[in-house]
Amino acid sequence: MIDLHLLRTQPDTVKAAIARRGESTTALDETISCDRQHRQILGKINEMRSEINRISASVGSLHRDGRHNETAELKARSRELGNRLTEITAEADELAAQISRTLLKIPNLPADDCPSGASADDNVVTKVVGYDTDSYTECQRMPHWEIGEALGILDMNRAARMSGSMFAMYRGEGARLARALIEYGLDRNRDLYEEIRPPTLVRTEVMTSTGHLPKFVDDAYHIERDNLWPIPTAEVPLTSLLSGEIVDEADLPVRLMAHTSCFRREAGSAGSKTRGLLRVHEFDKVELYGFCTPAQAADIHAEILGRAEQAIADLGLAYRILDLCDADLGEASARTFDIEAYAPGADQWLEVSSVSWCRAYQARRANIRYRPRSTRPTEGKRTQMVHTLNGSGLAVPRVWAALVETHHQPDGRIAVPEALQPYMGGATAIG
RNA sequence: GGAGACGUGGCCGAGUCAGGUUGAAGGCGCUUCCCUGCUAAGGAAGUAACGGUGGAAGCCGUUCGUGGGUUCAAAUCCCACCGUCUCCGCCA
Repeated sequence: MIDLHLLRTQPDTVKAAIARRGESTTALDETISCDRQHRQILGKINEMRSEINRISASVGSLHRDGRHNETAELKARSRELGNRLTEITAEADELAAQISRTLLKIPNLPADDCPSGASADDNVVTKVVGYDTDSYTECQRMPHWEIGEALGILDMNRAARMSGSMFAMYRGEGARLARALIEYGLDRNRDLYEEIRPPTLVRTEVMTSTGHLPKFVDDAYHIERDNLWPIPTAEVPLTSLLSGEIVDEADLPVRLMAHTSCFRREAGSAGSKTRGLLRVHEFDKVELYGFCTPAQAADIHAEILGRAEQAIADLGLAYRILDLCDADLGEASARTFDIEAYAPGADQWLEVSSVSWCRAYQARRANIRYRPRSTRPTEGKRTQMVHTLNGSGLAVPRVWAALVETHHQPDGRIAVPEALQPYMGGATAIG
């Protein structure tokens, strides 16, 4: 959620920022005028409440003094005020509801240094590592769904029989490889990040706090009977870990990591870009997460990106880093770097991590604040919203795919990268 | 799933079954100051969040799990929801 106060005081700045995303700003104008009316009414309500409180106190003291018969007139006056208050409060509530309805659908403001563009084509490639299109052998050009089937380590057909298309089933060493990747993803961040195993089914408010609801209902699964949502990413429950809390600045940054299943409906996406493991409804992922002060945010952002990048690099995969332009930014993000691994068999760059700085956008929705360390009693004692950052530390299916294709050997086996061998019981190859 | 109990400030804990200076006694913790030749002990004051207004001190409003209702007035009465605990049942 964007800062209503900022919208109020610097409407043009906010409108310009939203316009960068290619979104209409008419909702912002409506919100500004609703807010003006709302505050006006709030002032009136405030005065009336004050009046009623005063009258009630007098009635109370008259009763205490035994002057019961002198209260009738005061009560009548207060009752009349109360009736008017009910009407005017309904008006205010309607305005408040309208404001929050629109506010919940307004995306975050892009960071000033976020590149400008019109579409995903304008994302800026900031780094390419290990990619040489002519260097790939014939066996590396075999897509993972073929390798997987040949080796019996991936069974998309039976998965589809159970759950439909775009569901995966790993088998044997393939399943072990998936599990090894998770362990690998967690262990390498154990030094700084607390491991969390959150629930995978969450309430509506929890989905709302990250920005996944209400705007993107169609992308999420929903268990209606219990009104719970299977999480699309661990970012969702991790954000709510501190919801409603006020943390000491001394305790920031808070670094968390979690391995969970992730569920995405991926409505309307089928075709060549979704073959095999390229896009699935359910997958495992290790997420890295940070809560911090605004001053710490840049460092944490770089840290998460660096860790996600190194995890891919250490698997011997070719990859590139993209600085997402404003038009391609996720709803809640102010700045995002994507890591794409190259899958030579599918001949595609696969997004394997998206590292986002959400500023206070999610903190405002989840109401997560911190109390600044006060040097002088007069200054800086007010609570402020924390900043939140997230990024995939390791997303299994696409890394699995890129790895299997990249390390496919002429003899049909798959070489296990050295960094992963300890997690595969020392095995150097699969198949 | 059935039955019952409970939910108060950073924490503990009064107040709820007699609705009225109770934003909330008391304690702990924390902060500042004083005293004591340092660590112990003692004394004084302060110590929620959010919104509004003001240069500031302050003033006004809201919040006693959440949301509604009753009332001139609700932490206190009524309803719904959320959560916690106990017993029974079931279960990995």
